[in-house]
Amino acid sequence: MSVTTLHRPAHRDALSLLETAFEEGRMVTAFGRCTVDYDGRASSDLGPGDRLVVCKPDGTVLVHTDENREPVNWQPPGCTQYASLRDGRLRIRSERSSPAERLDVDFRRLEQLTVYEIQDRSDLALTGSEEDLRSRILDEPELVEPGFQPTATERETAAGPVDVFGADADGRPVVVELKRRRVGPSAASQLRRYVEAIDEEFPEEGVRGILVAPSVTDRTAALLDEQGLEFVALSPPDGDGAAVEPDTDDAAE
Amino acid sequence: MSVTTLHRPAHRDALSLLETAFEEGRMVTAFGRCTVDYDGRASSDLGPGDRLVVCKPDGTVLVHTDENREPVNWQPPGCTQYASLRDGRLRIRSERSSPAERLDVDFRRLEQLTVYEIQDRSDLALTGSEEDLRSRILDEPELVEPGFQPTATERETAAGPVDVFGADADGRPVVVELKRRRVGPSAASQLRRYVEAIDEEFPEEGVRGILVAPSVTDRTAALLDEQGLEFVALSPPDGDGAAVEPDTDDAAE
DNA sequence: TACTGCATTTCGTTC
DNA sequence: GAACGAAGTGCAGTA
Repeated sequence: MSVTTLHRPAHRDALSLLETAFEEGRMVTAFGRCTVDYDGRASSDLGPGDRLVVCKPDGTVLVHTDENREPVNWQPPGCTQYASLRDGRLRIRSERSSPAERLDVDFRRLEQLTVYEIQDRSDLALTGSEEDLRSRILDEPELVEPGFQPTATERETAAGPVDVFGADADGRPVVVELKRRRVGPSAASQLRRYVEAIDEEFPEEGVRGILVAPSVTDRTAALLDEQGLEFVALSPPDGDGAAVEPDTDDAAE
Repeated sequence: MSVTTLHRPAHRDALSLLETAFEEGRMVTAFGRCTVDYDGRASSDLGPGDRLVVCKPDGTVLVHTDENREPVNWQPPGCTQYASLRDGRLRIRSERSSPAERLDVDFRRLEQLTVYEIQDRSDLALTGSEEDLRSRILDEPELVEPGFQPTATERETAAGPVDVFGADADGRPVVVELKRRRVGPSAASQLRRYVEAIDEEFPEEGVRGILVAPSVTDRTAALLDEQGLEFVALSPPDGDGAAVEPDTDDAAE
């Protein structure tokens, strides 16, 4: 792991370092007064301002201002970077085809240019996802309701794959739709479509639909009720933020 | 605009600079061998590795590896940052409440620490959005078809708000669904639901549904055709990437 | 490649 | 602050 930094470099020196860095696939950050021009799936122009530009070895480019989590401009992984001198300005260009997209960052003055050498990495272990919620239910089906027996996950239906499919204590088919966080009306529609699809497969068996999520919005609770669907308040394990207070009463009849 | 950089600083010196930077609301980048621990809406742990950490004055924190456009860990705007020494490691902590979230980045060794002073900025002008497409159609309704008269945007229906609503040359109600890019089957379903909803409002009037997008996939064109829906190839202004070739014939009967 | 659905989505607008 | 929907969404998984 090592770092090379140029402080207020002449464009000529910056260009030389950048070209080497892009060739060797190094991570780069550049900070200074620049304009940004983008053309591709959409188009944008950004006037002069101070921004931090990050170029990754995988072809990603990020242009960050002092606000927001999202870069104000970017290029996705897989792009190719070039450095050049244009009109007395240092240009970092990033291009890709399919779709054709081009990003130009023109520096009037470069305050700092840094090239990093990254050695190792370690994998991220994330918990609290929808998949964790599914595992939790497969481990303890009674969290959905006593006597619930899951028989399949991602079971295919005419309306798409159902998160968890099973049967209740009376042997009635049960469709379970999982959401890791508080849900709106779209989840109710989604569940309804699944129930209708399963209903055609098991006519006369009284297919039930249960939405499992930390909570639902008021309108969604009403929708579920109207459509004879049920709700069980449950959060993914460890993702405790949403688990603290299931803030709506359940809509199960 | 100025920059302060420490190269392989002692934790003690880094701590002092960080505390000042957080107090004064400066943008900060830190690079080095670190572990990351996050707990909030979800939870994650990231073992030792070399990462670039960006702290913004608005409370955003980004942890970037050498891959992907998305940070491997982050904290959204509005968080508060703290620096401390823990166990011989330099810790950058970011917290917020509502929802309660915490991010710890512990540096074993700090390769570089930089504090930026950002002076000015300029606004982004983006074109090629769905709203641009809507404006284009309201300006020139004949782009949809000769005689088309828009009467409302975001018109409410039982199935949700319709992008553009109007009437054709024969006075038949027309539902227009806009998409800024090439669309798949889901857009056809969406349009169908709108048409059905409007159809209940205007029975016997032969409501038409038109999908306006740069192009559609083959299967979607077939779906539209089956359901008596129509397609008009049109792109947002300037968003020329998708406009080059409307690559499917239109599905209008 | 196309399509689907999740995401610590983020971000804006509206209520 | 909650809710709703767009995004140059990104991203992983699957057919």
